[in-house]
Amino acid sequence: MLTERESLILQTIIDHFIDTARPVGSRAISKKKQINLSAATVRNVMADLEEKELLEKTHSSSGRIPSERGYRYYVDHVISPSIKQKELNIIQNTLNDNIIEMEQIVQLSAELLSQLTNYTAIILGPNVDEAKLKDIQLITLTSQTAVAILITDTGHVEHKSFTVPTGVSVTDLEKTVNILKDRLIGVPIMQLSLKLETEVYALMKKHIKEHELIFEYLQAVISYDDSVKLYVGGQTNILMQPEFRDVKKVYDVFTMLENEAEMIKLLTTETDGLHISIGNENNIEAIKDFSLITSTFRLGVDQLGTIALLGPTRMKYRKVITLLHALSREMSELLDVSRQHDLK
Amino acid sequence: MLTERESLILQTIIDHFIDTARPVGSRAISKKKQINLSAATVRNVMADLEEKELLEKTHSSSGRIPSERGYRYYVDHVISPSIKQKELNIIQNTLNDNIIEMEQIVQLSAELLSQLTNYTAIILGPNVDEAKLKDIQLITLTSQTAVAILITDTGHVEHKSFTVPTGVSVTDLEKTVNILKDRLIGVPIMQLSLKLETEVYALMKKHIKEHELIFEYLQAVISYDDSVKLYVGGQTNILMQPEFRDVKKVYDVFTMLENEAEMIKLLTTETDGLHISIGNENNIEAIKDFSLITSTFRLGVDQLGTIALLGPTRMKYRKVITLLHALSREMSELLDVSRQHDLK
DNA sequence: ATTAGCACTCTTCGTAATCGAGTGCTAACA
DNA sequence: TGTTAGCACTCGATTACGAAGAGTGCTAAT
Repeated sequence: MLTERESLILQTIIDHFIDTARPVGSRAISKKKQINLSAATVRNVMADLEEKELLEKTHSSSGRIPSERGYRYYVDHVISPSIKQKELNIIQNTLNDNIIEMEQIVQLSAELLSQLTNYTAIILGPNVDEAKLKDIQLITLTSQTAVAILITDTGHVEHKSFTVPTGVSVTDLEKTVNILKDRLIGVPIMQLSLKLETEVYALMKKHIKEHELIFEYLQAVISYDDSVKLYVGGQTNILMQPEFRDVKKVYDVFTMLENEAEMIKLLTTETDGLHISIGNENNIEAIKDFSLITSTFRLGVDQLGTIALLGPTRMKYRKVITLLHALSREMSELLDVSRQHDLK
Repeated sequence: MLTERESLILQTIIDHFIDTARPVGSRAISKKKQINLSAATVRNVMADLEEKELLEKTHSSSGRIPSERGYRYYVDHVISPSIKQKELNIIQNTLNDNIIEMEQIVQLSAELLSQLTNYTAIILGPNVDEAKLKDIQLITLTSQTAVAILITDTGHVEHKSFTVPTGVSVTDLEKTVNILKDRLIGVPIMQLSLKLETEVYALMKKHIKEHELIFEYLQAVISYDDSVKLYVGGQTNILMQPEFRDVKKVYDVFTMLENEAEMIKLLTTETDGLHISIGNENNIEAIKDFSLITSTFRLGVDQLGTIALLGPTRMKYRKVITLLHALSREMSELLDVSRQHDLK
């Protein structure tokens, strides 16, 4: 455990380092108004904090920088969240201004978040695997082309346009759609393919002439490509951080951000609430110099989305945490209210 | 005009520079097998080419690098396109493998292109302003929520989910949808808002009780947010180029790429075919060290999309040009075939 | 017309010297 | 006993300088 004074000095050092991104010397700390100690005394405390592995030196006679453990202590013990009314207003205005539309809210939030913080925002939409198919529509555009639309009970819409295979009649198509509506509505998205191959196929074989031809297309059409959606906002902000002047590091991070599969794995979580991982706590080489702060939001009763911020370990934790907190609550509320009435 | 020999040497220099990204010396050129001249002779030619402003020096005793005019000459006179069969196969396989779906094709193409070239691909989908509304669907999810779906005759699908205002009855909604279908189907997207405010509003006032309440929502629901869609693939590739080791430059470019409005302006074109702009020819500060190669593709009869590659002025023009050519033709074909049957 | 030769230019790289921010330690002080 | 002033020391950053090397332009010879 740290003494009052140690804690204060640790906090002051980290705050200062977060601002300047350079090693902090004893004199700079001693000059702060909240510190009434000489540089020499501060130096002694700093040495103690280094012994406790909360601070580090970049070389033997340099100032101190926070270690990962230092940040960890800082976020666990030192920070007291306090959201600025102004920012809360921005959030609420931006989100309420618009029609309620999940995709839009999520995308808007990502942009908003990255703008307010100057870090990179990542938002993972809720998994739709468990949503159930609500409706199927087939709309013919020309005699040769049509578009199929799938709607889930959570309001997700997926659509695919396709060429109608030659030799397939309109009545065949209509019959097919009827079978699909009859058999697939109410079925969870995840089980669509399975049902298609068994029940639907059997019925088609029985009632439809060109069933082979049509079925081939169906498999491609009746499928959700991505069961989750990923939004990234403000990647560019990474380039503004002085610690990432090295293009190599940036390259690694950007490559990771482009890799949807990995990002989804990284952000998918079962536990509710806010979570911070600092530097190597991420267990990912590419972001070993980053902190990732994640928070969850709810859509409806059991759909969980993740909203995250990626920035340097030297991050404005105080601001970021409160902001994430507020935003994820705001989002849950917005997305929930619009749907919960019917949950009776 | 250049002599045969000057042209050959210019080409050789540019090819070499494109490979190495460093100033080219006379000895290196003289050693190439297609050149049977001594270094001294090459030097004389180089001096001539410099006088014609096709080459530059980085300092008084350095090797030469191509000037923008040099590249311009190179692409205008020197290059003879020749697509590699292998690459053509990759393109065709990748694109034909899938179900025909405009958005998918476009996105896939952007990724493919950036992978094949290691530059940044940008694709601008066709403008849907002139497409006509084909159908409107309203699907209620719960008693409080619904999703509206708009489909154009070009196969674009737009959807918005929203909360049903309290006090609005189901019959009111149904009546509204009927009015919408009756009045809006067949109307060009661009004129939707206008029609809504005049004809539809008048009818609603007449027949529907809570018309004020509903109409407010309608305006938000019946609207296309983006009339064009922009896809960027392989931004990260910019980071691999040695000339962009400076983060500042990268920042400027990325910021530009994030600015959709500017990108759309940059890529929107009325003229068909392939276009190259080198360095400052772009008239954009952020990409004054880049070349932008654009090509168009057609979707249906008069919808024009743009497919572009952004890379350093030192670009593999030969490869890129042929690739773009092939891909845009391939895309046009794919997107066209699926729709043109009905154009009778 | 071409080329060998050479003086000259400018960058790059390594080494050394200097500067300064900051530390750790010791001794004095309250 | 906790705090502070003082000082020697460390190490990165900056500057200066010389040597090496790549490359040019020019001249004179072929």
